[in-house]
Amino acid sequence: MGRSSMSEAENKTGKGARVPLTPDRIVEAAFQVIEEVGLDEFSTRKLALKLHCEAMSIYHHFPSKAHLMDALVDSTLADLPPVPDDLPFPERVRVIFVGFRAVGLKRPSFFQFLSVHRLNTPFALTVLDRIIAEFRIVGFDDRTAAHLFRMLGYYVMGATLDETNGYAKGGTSVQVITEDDLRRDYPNVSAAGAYFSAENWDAIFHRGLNILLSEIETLARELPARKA
Amino acid sequence: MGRSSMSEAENKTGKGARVPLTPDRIVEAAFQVIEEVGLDEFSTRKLALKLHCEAMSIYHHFPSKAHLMDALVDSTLADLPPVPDDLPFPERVRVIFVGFRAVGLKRPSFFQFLSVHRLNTPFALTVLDRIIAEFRIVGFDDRTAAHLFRMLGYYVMGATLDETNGYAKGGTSVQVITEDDLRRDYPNVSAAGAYFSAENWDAIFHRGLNILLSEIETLARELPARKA
DNA sequence: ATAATTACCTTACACCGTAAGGTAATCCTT
DNA sequence: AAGGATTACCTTACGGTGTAAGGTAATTAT
Repeated sequence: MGRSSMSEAENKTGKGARVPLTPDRIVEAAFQVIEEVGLDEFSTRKLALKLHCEAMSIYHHFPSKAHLMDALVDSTLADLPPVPDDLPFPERVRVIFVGFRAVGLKRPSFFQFLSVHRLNTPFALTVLDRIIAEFRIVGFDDRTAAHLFRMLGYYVMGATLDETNGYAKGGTSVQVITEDDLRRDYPNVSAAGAYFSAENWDAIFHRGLNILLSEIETLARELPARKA
Repeated sequence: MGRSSMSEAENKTGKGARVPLTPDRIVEAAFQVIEEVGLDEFSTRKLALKLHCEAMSIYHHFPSKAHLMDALVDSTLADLPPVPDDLPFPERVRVIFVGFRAVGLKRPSFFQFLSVHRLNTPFALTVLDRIIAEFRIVGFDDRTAAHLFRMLGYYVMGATLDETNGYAKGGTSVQVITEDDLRRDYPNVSAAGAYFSAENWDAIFHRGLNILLSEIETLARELPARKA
């Protein structure tokens, strides 16, 4: 009973034309596997399984798993939506960070990787450069631009991380608490907990973002006028 | 030439009285190893090496590595400084979150674990319960308490994570950019980058925290008066 | 002193990332 | 079309991981 699978591409001896491995195919499959099994359980062997190839074949296209993970970071950042040209200042920054949260939520398990890694790749730096440019172009000095950029980054990164932690596979403590225990032993968590569910996330996120952005807008208005 | 080490405790056949393994000793050693080798390289065998015992001996005190990690989370949260009784409302919350950042920065590599795990342990819930209580006790309704708590949490978690990522072992991309490349290809990152170093972190962190806390203070003042 | 219990160790297994080198498919040249 | 070169993929193997199963040594209880 030789293995026969009429679905999907199949390398090795199986019939069906060998679908060539490419960096893009590998990256896409990696995202799938990560979201299916969680970041901790993601391995080159499971990725190979998804790709119907051997683990070491991946190494012809990426010199190491770390290089692959870097490519996933870049691919994630490439998903960021463009900023409309005619959008004015504080809103430009808003759509960038709202977009960042959106791409993060699309891949909760992978975001756990992204959040603990410095965005050091050339492409990531290009993205960061554009964001920081938004602050400098409206007249903020370097120091203030740095502060405001990081401030917003903190908030959005923290928010997205917290939200993705709720969705990502794994990452929960070993002993879990029942609803009854919660009500009895942690009344405040229980009371507020009604507003911790996913349908409240948008409201919470935008509430904080609004606070930070309106402060930034106020600061921008105090800036010496810029030539048009 | 039998191994002889006059330092430290030594189990197994080495002379020197066998220092008994305890959960506390294991936890403390785990923190040390994690900060020495980084979260990814942390293993039960390296932990055993530090404790002069065998890996499996740890399993007598913790049923799994996951249980140990939970204990590390609890131990970290237990380090949070207490809130002085006489401190008024918005400042109470400030010291809690400032304290959270402080304990995070003390163990950068471990914080990478904490940040992607839900604080679900009984002790962690106790801590969270106390924080949320601060909002409810001054009169915020459950929904607002939930919002403000999470908002602040997002910011502080994101800030601490970003700062610890700068210190923690590992977590950088594979190909690193030189200073010259940075100046040429990423002028905005380069300009703002002067204000990204560690000595600027406090200023940035408190700037954002102040913005959020003063908004919260404003909201608190609009609350119907509470009986003393 | 002996039995029971606790604490720790040994061995082994399935899985991980990946170095080294082999084989098969493709392309390039004639 | 044939032969050679190059690329793409696979096989094997190594040292690492968490931990199940069961042994041994130390401590405590009787």
